[in-house]
Amino acid sequence: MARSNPPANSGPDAASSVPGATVARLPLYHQALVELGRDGETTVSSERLAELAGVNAAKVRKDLSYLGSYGTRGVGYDIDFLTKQVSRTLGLTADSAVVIVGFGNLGQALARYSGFAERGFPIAAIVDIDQSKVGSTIEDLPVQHLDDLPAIVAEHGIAVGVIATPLSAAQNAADALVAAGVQSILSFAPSNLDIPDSVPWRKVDLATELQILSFYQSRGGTLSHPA
Amino acid sequence: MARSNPPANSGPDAASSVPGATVARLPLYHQALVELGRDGETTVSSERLAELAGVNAAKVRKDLSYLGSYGTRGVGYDIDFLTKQVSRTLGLTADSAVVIVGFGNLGQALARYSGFAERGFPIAAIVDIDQSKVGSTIEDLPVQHLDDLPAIVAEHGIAVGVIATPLSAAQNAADALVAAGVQSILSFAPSNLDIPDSVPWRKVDLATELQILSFYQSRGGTLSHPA
DNA sequence: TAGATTGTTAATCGATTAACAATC
DNA sequence: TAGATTGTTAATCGATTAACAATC
Repeated sequence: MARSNPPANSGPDAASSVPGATVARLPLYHQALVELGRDGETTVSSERLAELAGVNAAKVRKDLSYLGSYGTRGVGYDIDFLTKQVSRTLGLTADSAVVIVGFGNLGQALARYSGFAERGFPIAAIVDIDQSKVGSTIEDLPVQHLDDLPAIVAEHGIAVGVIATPLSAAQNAADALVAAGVQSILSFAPSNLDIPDSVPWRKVDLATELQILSFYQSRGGTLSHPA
Repeated sequence: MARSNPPANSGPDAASSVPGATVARLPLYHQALVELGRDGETTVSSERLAELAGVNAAKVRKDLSYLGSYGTRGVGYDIDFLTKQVSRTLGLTADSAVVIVGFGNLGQALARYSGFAERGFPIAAIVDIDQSKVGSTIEDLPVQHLDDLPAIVAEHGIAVGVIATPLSAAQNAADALVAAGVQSILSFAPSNLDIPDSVPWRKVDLATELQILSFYQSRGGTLSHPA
């Protein structure tokens, strides 16, 4: 654990193990740092960063310590430098193209949503299994057929697949994305998926979020912001 | 901790403390149970439920034990009965009306998305602060003004506010929702919000999900499905 | 009875936090 | 030097899991 100033491992970092809970918070810090940078700030303390991220200061320091020793005692963290380190740790060094699978309600909604592109995840393609939907366009993007996924992924260098199909089609979509060679998958279907260990994936279920809130709401709201 | 068979507390349950990690998984079990019910199954083992939810069987039994002693040794869990218990614990006994704040890209997307209503959270109203947007309709719903929120919430008995504004307007939206009397808040803005402890809230940031995936992707994908 | 499966225990593991020495 | 703030330690807390007695 001995770590001197910046000697050997200031480069791509002594990678390996960042705890899962820390990884999940790095995007929070990243977001706060970007905002501070926009505001013209140059340094930030763990105290301030914690306030912006909605966590406690000890946690911020502990989390950041997994990336390296990038603060200055008595001063704080250099915002530009730390932003770069967090970006690098998260692998956000370049944009990652996204393909949306499923041109139903949710797929169309996501296609119109500009939030992905704004944060470095441009939507490069949309596919559906339904021939009657293929050929229509949305936001200048043509809807293509699921069968063409391997070619589409290769052509655009697509890294991420987003599953926006009905529940019944989600596993098939996952299989197609894996076969086409995407490197990770985000699913909006409320079911578990069978995906090889080599492809990290996550699930976002909007109704689940509301159901969790429902629990805390029904208990008089003693606990705020249950993470 | 002593809990005998079903004597005193089989009713609204010895409420109090269900661990946060368990609460976050109850919607997973709920979803799996609903699907099993649709398939005509009548009982399920912790093993099978675990498989469907993507967790391990010991965790399922431990989680369910916080709700009460609702299984039968040697047999498993009655699906109908357990579904009701999980619903009751989550406070899903009746539909909860939702208001969407922000009629931009994301707000319109959510308004078109039917997934909320299908899971018991019908969208009852949409508001925006921009007068030029007020009066348009989407999916038969009129866009109303943010200033009318208190009346709208009261009239429709709205329980949940969904923040779909730009980052810069999110805190103002939160303040308005709290003042209007919603009971919980789901925010899509990638920032921390200052909300009283009496109103539970959660944040869903789609780009954050992709950034977390980016980390695991860049590490060779050793870890699958990082929760 | 034999087989199956729960509910609970206890060990382990990982995450959180306060505190403080190091050091700018 | 005095004040501020990091990086790390160590204690605590909560979550996970295997194992198994209880019991259908």
